[in-house]
Amino acid sequence: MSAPSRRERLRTAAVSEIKDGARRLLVTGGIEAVSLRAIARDMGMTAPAIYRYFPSLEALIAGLAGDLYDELRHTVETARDAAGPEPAGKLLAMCRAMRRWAVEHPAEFTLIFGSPVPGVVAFAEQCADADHPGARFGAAFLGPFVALTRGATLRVPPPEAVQQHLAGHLAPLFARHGDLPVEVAYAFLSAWARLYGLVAMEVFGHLAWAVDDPEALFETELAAMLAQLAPDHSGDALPPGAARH
Amino acid sequence: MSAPSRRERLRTAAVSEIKDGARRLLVTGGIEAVSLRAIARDMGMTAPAIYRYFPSLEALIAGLAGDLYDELRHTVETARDAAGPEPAGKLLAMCRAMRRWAVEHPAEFTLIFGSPVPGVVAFAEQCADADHPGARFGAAFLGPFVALTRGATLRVPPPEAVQQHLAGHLAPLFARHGDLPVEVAYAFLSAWARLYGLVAMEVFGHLAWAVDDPEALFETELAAMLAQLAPDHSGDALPPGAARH
DNA sequence: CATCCGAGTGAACGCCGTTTACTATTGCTA
DNA sequence: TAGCAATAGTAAACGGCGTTCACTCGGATG
Repeated sequence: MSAPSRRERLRTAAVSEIKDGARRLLVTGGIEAVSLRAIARDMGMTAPAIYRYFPSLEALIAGLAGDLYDELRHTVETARDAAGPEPAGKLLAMCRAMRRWAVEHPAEFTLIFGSPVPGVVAFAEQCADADHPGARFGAAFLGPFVALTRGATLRVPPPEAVQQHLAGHLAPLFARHGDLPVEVAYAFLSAWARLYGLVAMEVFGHLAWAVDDPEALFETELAAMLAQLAPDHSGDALPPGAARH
Repeated sequence: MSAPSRRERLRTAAVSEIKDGARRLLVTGGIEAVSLRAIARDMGMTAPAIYRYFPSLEALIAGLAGDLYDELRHTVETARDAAGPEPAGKLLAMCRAMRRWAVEHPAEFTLIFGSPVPGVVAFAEQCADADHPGARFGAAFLGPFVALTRGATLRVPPPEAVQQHLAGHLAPLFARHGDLPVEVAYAFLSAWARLYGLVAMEVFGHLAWAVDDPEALFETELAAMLAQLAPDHSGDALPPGAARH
């Protein structure tokens, strides 16, 4: 608990510099441009020196992915805390913050939410349940979500069927949030998948064949989801006359 | 138009063998295991020989991606044609066929629907509007979808706002399907994004933190979407007593 | 029969991750 | 303060990669 020694300061500085270099390469050239040799070159070092700080390139990428998860989560939580007290407004702000971060950082979003990269796979499997940053990120939405749905009647189609078919298969989620009603859990996962699908399709370019400005579709979908969850708050999004640039 | 010469037969056979080898490597080791040298090794050749058939590894991967798009589209269209005449049943069969193909062929799904791979990016941008296999695949769902929504009252929240905010940004979609009402177009894209999001999250492992058996969530979501689109058909999916393994 | 073209090879270049042996420097300790 | 041990870094090497180039050889073509 004492002040870090000089050695440790230099070490953490080097780790940061390596990760910064990796991220710079990720942003400019995609994941395949991230190489130990290129990072070392930018630092004026040789590639094997990096093995003093990371056991492999995959481990480095896994560490970078963890940082990015935390950065995105922090961005979303900041938006949540800056929004008003209404759960609906908080959720809107969080969803918009997530899409904004993804659009502004497509390479980073791709690394943590795209198709699995070898290093990230191991990272994801290693801490699959307890402290996985992805789970913590998703869970950040859970608070405002349950607050929004509390008392409201969810439009969940055939409720008893949902109970019957889904209740037994939410073990990982209930392990962390056991007090969640099944229909709320379903509605949350459904909304989460809709949010993810829309943002991922936009970032990955799978929407260009249909949509000009993905933000318009995103806002429309956001309004639809909110109206479905809490009909009395449906006016919070998409004011009919709002001029969107 | 005449019969292909011997030369051409040998050539197309070689192209097929190369693609088959590439796919085998893709399935067993992921996209990063696909290398010209490995393909050539499996064929008893040397790597430069492949340049007689493809100008680069990226071009080979782009060609493979095109084949996979066609294969998936064929799978979905077969399911559509095998289903009964009801549009709801056709849509259900198509969605299930897509998920099934994705789950059974995760590497292939990742290649065409995951984060962009360099070769696939160029491929996607090259024919972005006219004949892009992805667009043709999405369009295969459009027929049953409009048939289902014809006459039904869509639950699209604030309709005039949807019109106002979205109508101007669907140019790429309307370029191919100009007669689509805006709210139907929105509902289609929304459903498409929900389907994609759920399947992609399952295949990419982004659902493991919450769900045990993704199929249960998928079926629940399918029932919800159908109920939202055509309330009178909501009984077609998830019969309350159905035992789903 | 002569010619040409296409398929394929071998060597090479410059990348890459990773390992090994080695050096220099730092920090702790007797 | 002298000496030791841990640490950071290097150089060289191995195997693999995409790609290019010069070259050979055999079948199709005139």
